[in-house]
Amino acid sequence: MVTIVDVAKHAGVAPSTVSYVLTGKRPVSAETRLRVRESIRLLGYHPHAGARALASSRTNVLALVLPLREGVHLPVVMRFVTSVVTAAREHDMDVLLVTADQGAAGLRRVAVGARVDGFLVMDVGLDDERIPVLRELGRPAVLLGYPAAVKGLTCVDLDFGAAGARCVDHLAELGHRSIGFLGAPGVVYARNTGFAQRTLAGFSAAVMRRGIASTALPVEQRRDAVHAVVATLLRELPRMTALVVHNEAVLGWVVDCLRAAGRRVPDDVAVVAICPDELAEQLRLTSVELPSEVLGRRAVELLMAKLNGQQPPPLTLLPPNLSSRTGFAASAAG
Amino acid sequence: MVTIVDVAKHAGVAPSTVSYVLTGKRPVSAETRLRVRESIRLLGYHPHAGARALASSRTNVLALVLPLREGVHLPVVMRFVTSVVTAAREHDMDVLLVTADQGAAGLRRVAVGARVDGFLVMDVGLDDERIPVLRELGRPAVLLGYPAAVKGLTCVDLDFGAAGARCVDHLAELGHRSIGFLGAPGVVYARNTGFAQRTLAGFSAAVMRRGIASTALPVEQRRDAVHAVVATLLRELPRMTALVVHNEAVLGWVVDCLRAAGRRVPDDVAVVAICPDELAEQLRLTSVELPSEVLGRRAVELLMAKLNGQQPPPLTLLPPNLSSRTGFAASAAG
DNA sequence: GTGAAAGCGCTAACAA
DNA sequence: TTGTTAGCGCTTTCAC
Repeated sequence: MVTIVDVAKHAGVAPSTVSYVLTGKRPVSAETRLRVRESIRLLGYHPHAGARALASSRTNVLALVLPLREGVHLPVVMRFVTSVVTAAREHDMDVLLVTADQGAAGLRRVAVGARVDGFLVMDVGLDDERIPVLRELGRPAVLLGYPAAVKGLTCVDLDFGAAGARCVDHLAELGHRSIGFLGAPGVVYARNTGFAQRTLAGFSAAVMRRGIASTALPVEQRRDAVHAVVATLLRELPRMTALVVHNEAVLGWVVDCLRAAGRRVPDDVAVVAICPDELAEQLRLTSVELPSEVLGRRAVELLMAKLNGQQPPPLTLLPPNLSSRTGFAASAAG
Repeated sequence: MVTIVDVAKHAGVAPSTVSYVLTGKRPVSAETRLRVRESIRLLGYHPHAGARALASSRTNVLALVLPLREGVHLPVVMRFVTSVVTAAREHDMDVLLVTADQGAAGLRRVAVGARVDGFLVMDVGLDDERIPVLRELGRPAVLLGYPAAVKGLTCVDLDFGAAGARCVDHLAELGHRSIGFLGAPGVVYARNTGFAQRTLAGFSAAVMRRGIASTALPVEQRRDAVHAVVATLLRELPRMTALVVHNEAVLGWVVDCLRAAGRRVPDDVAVVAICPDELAEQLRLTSVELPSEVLGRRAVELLMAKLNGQQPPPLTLLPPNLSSRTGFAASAAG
C-alpha cells in the first residue's frame, strides 16, 4: 500500500508537507506543491480514510437518513438521493445510508462511532422522535421538512403552504370559483406529517380569503379508492371547475377518472398538481414543482456550512414554482 | 469521548481484553466478558470506526453502486436498497452509496482510500465497463446482473430466461396458442442490458419449442406510445389471447389500453407480468415476481462470504416464482 | 485466560 | 516555507 511517507520520500519532502498539499491548511510553495502532486499521481496515492478520520476527527462522510415507509413516493426519494450524493461529492464527501427503521439507535451508533460528520434527515414529521436524539448527539444536522419548533435546528423544505395558496391564486386568476382538493392518503395526515398539512392549510386559507367554494379529501393509493373519491367530489362540489391534487402516486388515475366521468381535462376541470415536474410534464398538467434536486443540493450546502462552523438560519423555505401547461391534453385510453 | 481504555479501566481489565470481548477473536471467561459488557453499556462506549479501520484494515462498510439512469424502475431500486441496508446491518455492516455516474474513478477512490471492504454493483450490463476496474482493484465484489463472462466474478440475478419461459409455460398449460410480448424501451435492449435480453430469449425459445404464435415489441414509457404499441400488437397478432409484459412502468397503461380496445382482461386477453409482486397484486395480474428483497439479501450474504475468505460460485440464479391471480379483475375507469 | 506494547497512516502543534 | 514528532483509538502479536 502506498502511504503518505512513500509520497513524501518520492517527492523529497516531509510527510506533513504532503498532508498540507492535500488539505490546503497551510501554504505550500508552488514548486513543491507541483512536485508533490506529481508524486501522488505517479504512485497512485489515496489517503487512508480511517487514518485520516482518526487523526483529524473528520470522516468526510455524511449520513443520509431515509424514510422508506408507506405514503412516500419512491421516485421522489431517489431523485433526492441522487442530488444529495452528487452535491456531497462536490464537497469531497461520501454518503452513508441510514434507513429510518434503524431509528434513534442507528443515529447514535454512527455518530458516536465517529462514522459520519453530520446528518441529513429526510421526511421529518411535525413531532419527530429523532429530533431530541439529534440534539443530544450534538452533531451537525439538516432536516428535510420541519417540526413545530425549529429553534436550534436547521431545516429546509419547499414552502408547501405557499404552494397550496399558489395553486388557488393561479386558478382564481383564471376565473375558477369552485375548486376541489385531493390530498395524500389519510394515514399521512394522521401521522402529523408537515408537508401534507401545510399544503392543505395554505389551500384552505387561500380559498377562504377569496370566498371560493371548496372541498378537500384524502386519497388512498388504490385505483378503486381514486374512482370513489372522484365520484364523491363531483357529487359534493357539483359546480367544481378546477382541482388541486397533492398526491403524485394517484395523479394519473385522477385524470383518468375525471375523463371516465365525462369531464374533459383541462376544459371542464382544470387540474393543478403539486408533484415532480417530470410527472406533470408527462401528463401535460399545470403544476407546482416538487424540487427534489434543489432541496437535496441545498441541504448538503447547509450541512457543509454547519461543518465549517457557520450557523445558518433555522428554516429555509423554497418558494413554490408554478409551471402553466396549457398545451393539448394527452388523451389515449379512458 | 469514551475510549477502549476508559472501558478497560472501568472493568479492571486490559484494553486488549475489551477488544476481544467485542470481536470474539479469542476466548474470554464468561465472568470478565460480563463485566466488560456492563462497563460498555454503562459508559455508552462505541468503538471509533476510523481507529478500528486503521488497526484492522477492515471498515465494516460496503459500497452500494447504484445505476439511476433511464429505464431503471426507481421503486424497484429502492426496495433493493432497503433490503441491502437491512441485511448489511445484520452483519454489522454499514452502506456507502456510490452512484454509477462517479464511474470507475469513484470505485477506485473508495477502494484505495480504504473506505469500504467490498462492493455491491447493481444493474450490471452484458459488457460492463466497471468489471475490469473491479478486477484490477481486487476488492471483493458481488454483481447484480451478470456479464457475458462470469469467470472469477460473483454474480446474482433472477433467472430472467427461465422467467420468460415460465410465463409461456403457464399460458400454454391454460391453452393459449397466440401470445404477445411487450418489453422494455428500445434503448434498454440497445444498451445490451442482460435482464431484458435474457427474458426475451427465454420467451422466444419457449414459444418456438411449443409452436406458439407470438410477436414481441419494445415499449417506451409514454402513454401514447403504449397506446400505439398495443394497437400494433392487436393488429399483428389478431388471434392473441395472452400477453407477457416485462415493463413495470407501463403495465397499468397496457391493461388500460387493452380494455379501451374492447378486450376484457383477463377474459379475452390473459396478461402475465414480470414485475414486483406489489404492483401485480394491485392490478390483480398473474406475475413472475421481481424479488428485489431476496436479491439484495442474497447479494449481501455472498459478499460477506467473500469477505470471510470463501469463494462462492460465480453465478447464482434465483428460480422464477409465478403467482397466479385469477380473482376478479379490478375495473374502474377505462 | 489475560496483559503489555508496538504499530496502523495520518494530522497538527511545535520548531526552525 | 518546511521539517520533526507526538499522538488519534484500536487491534494484534508476543509474553505470561
